[in-house]
Amino acid sequence: MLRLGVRTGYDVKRAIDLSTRFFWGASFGQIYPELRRLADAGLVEAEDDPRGAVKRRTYRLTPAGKRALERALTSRGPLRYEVRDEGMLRLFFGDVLDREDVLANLRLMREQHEQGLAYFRELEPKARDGFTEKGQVFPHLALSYGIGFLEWAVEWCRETERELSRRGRSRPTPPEGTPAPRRRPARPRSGRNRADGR
Amino acid sequence: MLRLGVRTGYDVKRAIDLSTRFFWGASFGQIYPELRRLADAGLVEAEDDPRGAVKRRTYRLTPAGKRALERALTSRGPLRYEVRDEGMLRLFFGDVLDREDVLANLRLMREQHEQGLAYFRELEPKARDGFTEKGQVFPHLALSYGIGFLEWAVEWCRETERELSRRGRSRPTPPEGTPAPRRRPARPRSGRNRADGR
DNA sequence: GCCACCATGTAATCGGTTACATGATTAA
DNA sequence: TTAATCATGTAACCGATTACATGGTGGC
Repeated sequence: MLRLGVRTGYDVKRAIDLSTRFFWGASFGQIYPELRRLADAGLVEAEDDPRGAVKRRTYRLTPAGKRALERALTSRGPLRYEVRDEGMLRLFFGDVLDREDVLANLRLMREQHEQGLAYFRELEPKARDGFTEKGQVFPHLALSYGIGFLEWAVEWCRETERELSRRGRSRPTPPEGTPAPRRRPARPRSGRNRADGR
Repeated sequence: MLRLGVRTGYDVKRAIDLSTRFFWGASFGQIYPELRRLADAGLVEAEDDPRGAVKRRTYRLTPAGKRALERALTSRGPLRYEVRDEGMLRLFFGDVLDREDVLANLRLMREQHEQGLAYFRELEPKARDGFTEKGQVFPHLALSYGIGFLEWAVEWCRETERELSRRGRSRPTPPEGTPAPRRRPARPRSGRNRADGR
């Protein structure tokens, strides 16, 4: 972010939150100590730059820091890729749940992705003409990826909901070892009663 | 996983590695202590079940454990969703790199996703008729999601590579504050020289 | 006067990985 | 014989979040 012209820890946080957050987030508790460490390592240069009575510390990359960044962005070898997706985890165990519960999870998942999508779309016009400077095209490209993915995911959820609704009232897999799986009594859910008589 | 009939810590690991790993992984260092904790909490029941001279400990859910699982799978409220994607991070900073480096990153990213895709496709026929038992459909559904996503991502990379190759030789954004950005000398890369004269 | 925002930082804790240690069993 | 697989576990560490503490500035 310093490389793109961002200067304070606070600004780094803000920049991340409206750009890379979707695929690489960070918290203050990470950013401030890290800037300190980078300064100790000679990769960034710190300067006190108070605004009135407010202490304020600006950073910029040193030549060594620039080189280190470039190496980090061009090295070969496997790219880190990790996901934690509770929605998918729940779906995976869908055989253990009632069909209604699975559908509720799918809806929850879809709504969450739809919210993300709405947020990204708000961001888009701003991202189109440069992130911190004019002429930048890749932040917008990254955003397009996010939008494209979320559109795909929302559509996947929708289709899966449809598919699951269409299929007959299939019962969940009986638990292993259990002789006769008793239906658990219908729990009242979020204020409204179910239309069907289960 | 215990709920689906898996019984030892070792088996839990294996089950995860060929199913939820893509959206929820775990290591031995997490699994064994966790089984211990769950036993202490009364959510699972442990039993020593040695195979010959090999000590072996099997677990199964207690009724309380089953209830806790069901609660965890049906609670409302936001679903955890986190991604770390180094490929996208690199792409985001593409304005700072040469076009060749960006393309190399896109290829790297695509190849990695293609490998994942190949692996998932191998898994598919097995997943189709039940994961640990017959009649399960959701593990296969989760796999389809993974395949669908990777297909989408691979296609996105391919199109972006094409788009970027088509576009004229646009130079990277000049670094902030620097008066006259000197071109860094072409580093020799992986055995072959560039075709163009940069 | 109040709230939102700018701004920096630390301590406790957490979730998780890596590396290591150990050893039996089975198939090539 | 050797390698892969089954099997359990711990210690060190790491990356990261959460919660807290502090306080100035600008706009309504």
